[in-house]
Amino acid sequence: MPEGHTLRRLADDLTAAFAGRVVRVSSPQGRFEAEATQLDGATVVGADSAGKHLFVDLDHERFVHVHLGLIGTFDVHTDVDDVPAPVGAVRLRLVTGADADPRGTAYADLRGAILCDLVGPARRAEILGRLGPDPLRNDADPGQAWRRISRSPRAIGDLLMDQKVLAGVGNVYRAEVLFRHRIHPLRPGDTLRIGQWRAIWADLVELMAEGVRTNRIDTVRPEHLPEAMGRAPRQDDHGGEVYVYRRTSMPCHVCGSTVRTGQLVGRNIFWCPRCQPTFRSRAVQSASKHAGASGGAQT
DNA sequence: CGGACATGAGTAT
DNA sequence: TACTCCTGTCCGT
Repeated sequence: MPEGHTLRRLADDLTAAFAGRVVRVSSPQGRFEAEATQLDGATVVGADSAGKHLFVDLDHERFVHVHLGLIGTFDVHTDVDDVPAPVGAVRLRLVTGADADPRGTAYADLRGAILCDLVGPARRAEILGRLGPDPLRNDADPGQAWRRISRSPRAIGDLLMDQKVLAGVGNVYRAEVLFRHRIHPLRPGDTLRIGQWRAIWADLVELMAEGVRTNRIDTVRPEHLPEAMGRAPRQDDHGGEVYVYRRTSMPCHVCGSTVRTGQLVGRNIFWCPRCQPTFRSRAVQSASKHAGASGGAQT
């Protein structure tokens, strides 16, 4: 679940359900017990996200800083008839509804998060300060990311997932945006052209905003959708239609080549060898051009 | 039932 | 580069 769109959606949902309301705060699992006791009865101001970080804003400038990590979930239930007993390892539970608010009773359960801390404004600012621009935020400056990418010999696939370079992109958006722009994940950042970066950024802004709306990741262009191509819709786990993410050994929706996988800095990468040809140095490229080699497919 | 694995990231070596 | 943490799901025995 958790890439930047998940956290933004969560912040919006939490704000809609809890803003301006008094909350009962508890930690059924116990790990957040002391802080929960302290916060119980506070009024929620709202919630906000930056990259993959979430902040629940409570009165007196107190923030619950949440990072879901790889496996965390934060389920928000609104307008329920009753609040069920917590099941499993619920680290943080927020409950509201003991008031005359037309929004009714609501609760939210946090489980599996890698981080759940009570912090103040200084710590919050420090966390935000470490993050690169977030395509979901209007105040983001993509030029800041470009300055780092254009000077780095590291693979673009690595740079896109570095939260100091760019905040909010995870493994799915990385794989998909590189496919959509026909760029091999191992291509060095300092070989990209600024036009390519601008296109990637603009695409992420759109794709991730769509992800917030639908609460899932869909990256396949209309002409390559199952209905348009007469193929079966994606049946597995994660819902959204994608080009290469976790489609190892399956045929590329665009060219039919076999989707490949590999490892990059400990994470899985996926690409189409024909649509995203292996990067070659400018010298080699121009040499083969002069030699009359047909560009493109390199497998 | 055990183990591998997952849309993440900090810390140690 | 490896290990660590967090939880749920799926797969093989």
